[in-house]
Amino acid sequence: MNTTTMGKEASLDGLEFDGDTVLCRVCGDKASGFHYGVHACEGCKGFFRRSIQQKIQYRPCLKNQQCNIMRVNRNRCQYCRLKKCIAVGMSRDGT
Amino acid sequence: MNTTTMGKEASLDGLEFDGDTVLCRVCGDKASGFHYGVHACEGCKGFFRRSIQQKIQYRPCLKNQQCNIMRVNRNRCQYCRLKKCIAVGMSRDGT
DNA sequence: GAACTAGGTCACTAGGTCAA
DNA sequence: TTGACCTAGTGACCTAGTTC
Repeated sequence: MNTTTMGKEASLDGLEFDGDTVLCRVCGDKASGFHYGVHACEGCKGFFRRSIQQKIQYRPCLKNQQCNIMRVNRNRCQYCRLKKCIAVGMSRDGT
Repeated sequence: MNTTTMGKEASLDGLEFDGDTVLCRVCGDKASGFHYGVHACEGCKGFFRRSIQQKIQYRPCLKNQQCNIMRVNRNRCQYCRLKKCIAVGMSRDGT
């Protein structure tokens, strides 16, 4: 998963700290805690919960299914957001 | 099923040891001791204690009341968890 | 004294709520 | 549909009491 995310300022993928704030592994927003197995923000927590509760099937990504999920655009593509949630390890059993 | 636990690691039902660790008879997690009459983990111990203290009536299982209780999903169905606690022999006076 | 467990504590999170 | 906020339930840890 978190393959060296090229320089940047530390990429959300590999990092979970920004100073002393824990960041959401999905979108990089401030994490509100450890949810479903990963540090996540309220938004991604709720999004993932809804996704598994209702077994939602999101409309496929219109681009290349590789949308870069960030706080500001996380609601742009549900398909890729859920994909990212799973990729970073979110699961019902908080594995 | 019972009987020969065929290879596997020996079904939680009949076994209490996994190597040299005693396992919780309810969920298979690591037991923290002998509680209410059976080897149980801190989680199931606390769950059972609360259940008998407050005489809680859990909402009936939405499935077939035969949920397979395991460490990762033990919080999924309280009804079946308590059922399992009783089934394996937990009781207030640690009979 | 050591070894043990019933019951208490409380930081933490899953899931619910509902205004936006 | 989202996500900030809320609450009830969970479980790791602690303490008091019991037994050897």
